[in-house]
Amino acid sequence: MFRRVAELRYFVLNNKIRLSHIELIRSQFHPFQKSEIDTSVFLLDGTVKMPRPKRQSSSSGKEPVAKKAKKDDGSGSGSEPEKIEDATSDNTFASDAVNPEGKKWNFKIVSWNVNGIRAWMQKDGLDLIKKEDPDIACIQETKCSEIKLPMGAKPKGYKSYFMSAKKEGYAGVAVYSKVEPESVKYGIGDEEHDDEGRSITLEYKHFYVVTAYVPNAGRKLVTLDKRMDWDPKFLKHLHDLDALKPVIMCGDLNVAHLEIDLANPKGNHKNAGFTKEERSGFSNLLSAGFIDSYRHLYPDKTKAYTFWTYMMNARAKNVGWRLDYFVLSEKLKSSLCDNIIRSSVMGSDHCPITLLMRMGEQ
Amino acid sequence: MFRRVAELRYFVLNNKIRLSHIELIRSQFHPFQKSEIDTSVFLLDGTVKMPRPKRQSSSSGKEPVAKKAKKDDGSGSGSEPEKIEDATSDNTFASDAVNPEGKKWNFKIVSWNVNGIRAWMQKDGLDLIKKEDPDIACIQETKCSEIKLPMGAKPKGYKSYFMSAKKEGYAGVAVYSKVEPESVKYGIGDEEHDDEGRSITLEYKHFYVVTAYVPNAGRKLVTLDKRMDWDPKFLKHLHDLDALKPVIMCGDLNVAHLEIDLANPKGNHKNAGFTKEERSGFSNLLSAGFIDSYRHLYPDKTKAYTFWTYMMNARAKNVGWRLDYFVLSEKLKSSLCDNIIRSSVMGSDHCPITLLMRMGEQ
DNA sequence: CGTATGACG
DNA sequence: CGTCGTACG
Repeated sequence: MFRRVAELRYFVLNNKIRLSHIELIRSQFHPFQKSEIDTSVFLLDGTVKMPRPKRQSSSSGKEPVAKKAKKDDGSGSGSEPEKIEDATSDNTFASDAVNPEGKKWNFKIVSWNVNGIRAWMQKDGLDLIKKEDPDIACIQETKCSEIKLPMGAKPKGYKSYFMSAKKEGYAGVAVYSKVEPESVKYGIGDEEHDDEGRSITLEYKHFYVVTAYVPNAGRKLVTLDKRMDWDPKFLKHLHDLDALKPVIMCGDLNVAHLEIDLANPKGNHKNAGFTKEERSGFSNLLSAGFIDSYRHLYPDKTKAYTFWTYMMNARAKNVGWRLDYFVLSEKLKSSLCDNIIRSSVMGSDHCPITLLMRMGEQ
Repeated sequence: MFRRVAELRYFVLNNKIRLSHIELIRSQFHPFQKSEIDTSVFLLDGTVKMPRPKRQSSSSGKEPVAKKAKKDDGSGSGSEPEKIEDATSDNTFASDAVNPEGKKWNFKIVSWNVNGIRAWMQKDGLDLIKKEDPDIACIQETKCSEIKLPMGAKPKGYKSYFMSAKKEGYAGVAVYSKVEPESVKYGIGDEEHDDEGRSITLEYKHFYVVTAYVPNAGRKLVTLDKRMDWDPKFLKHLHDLDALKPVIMCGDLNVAHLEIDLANPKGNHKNAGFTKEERSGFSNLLSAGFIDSYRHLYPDKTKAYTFWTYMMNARAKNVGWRLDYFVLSEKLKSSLCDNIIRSSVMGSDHCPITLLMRMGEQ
């Protein structure tokens, strides 16, 4: 019925072929994503058949990559064997990071602005999170009401918590947690902001986890007012929590704090994400007893960004912004092991960030 | 700076790779389109570079296809020479059709519902028209205000006439004419319909050419009223013209006249395009002194369609409708040489149709 | 399924 | 540039 005419790995998005031969994929995608790419079959009617009989196989991550890639549906002619041996080991996300006392991390949390959970899942973003295997994963900009979530958006092994905006396809956050929290609070207690699905607070035995998608000040700063209304309210929310238990806050804070936190500070003082108002909002957070974990660990690290506009090939040129943060109660400083910016991980205009902590003994 | 990793012909649309190796292209595309397909270079940043230094070369059509395809930008490594010899000659559109008196055609007109002129031009639809080289080309559903027309939408060698709907991205027709008409009339003299950019009338020395994009009756026939309001008004327009000079009308009439004109007549009696109201509208046209040129020439021809829904792989299965017509004044019957349905020509959910006439001596 | 909008970023 | 929503077909 159909004839195999090409043996390619591919990835199409917005009218562009994003990758073709496995060599190219390797140069672009994170090792764990590479392992998920399938053999494509080009049908004579012009469509492409993706032989993915089972995508749910939550393999423990020990299967050689090349083996998977060699899979063949047997209906093609002229297929060639996979020639490239993939040397990827499955320890890509391994880390021996330790806290200031030298004890190894025992708790991992990931934060990622996914820019649309549905598009992101098509790009195997969630699989990547499964591979990273965090205790908690917080995602922002789901742009999806809970009813429209695709199959598999609530992965096994995690409790899932979604908060969507009233407006369809706008904002929205979610949290995946291996351990069921003692309580979950949606929003920050402000009706206007909470209608936009911007924050979830999870209470655990010894700490809180808060994720946030902070309002964007908008082109020409049309929504700077909304943003500046958010900042003190959110700070109060964190402050109130901090009085009870230490807080791990993460998410897309939609601000680059200092000049070091974006590629082009000079040109952006009047643009959303780098106005003095937004920057001082972040400074207020730090003055109130919190730390920017990445900058705490890497005070002088330059060119460390978590967001690149899709325009002007910004990511390839690393013209980016650090907009995604882990912000910790100061008393958690002694538990901090590492904060990793996974800038090579694709799937969104933001990359994920990972926090490694030594919990339980502070 | 970049490395050639694959030597492919390709075509991406709506997140699908539409073709890959030249073999596949051949099976899908019209010979003249095939000759326009370029060598693609996959860049390491994930984008695809299309080495098309000059697209405007209005070659006389004598250059061998394989030669063009062999073009190389010289910056890649591991590129392979073009292995496939393309036997396509450039007489694809040649015809020796004659009129009833045995005289060969001397006038060609093409009609095509392009389903969005911008998308269609990306698919090299206009180049195909240039290759067919008609005296007049009429296109429907441009879905584009004149200000937003892409570069090259007004090809050299033709006078261009556009009529857009007031509503952005909706309906709209255009005509390309080698010979400048004596007069051009936009619309049919009805304000409501004319606001939707549905018809242009061109007056030539010995005849009129009218193109039309007839209102679709809509899902669940929600706009059947509008459609049935159109039919008599349009017929009057044609009738008035016919009293002065013979008329060649063409376009998407949004009706399959008889059961033979669609693949599934039984299931569509209550659907837009095959209701008794719409069908009798067409019958009225024929009763008023006009002929359906295709059915006149091929009264028993089955499976001859000009439209296939994009859904359900209808085109591959030839589950289509004949919605596009040349309708001629009866006195032009003796000038009619042929009416060709170019069902293999891609670029829209409709295919183009071609009328060949022997003009000037009736 | 696919081409257009427009909002948002 | 890209992900949503919508209308239209």
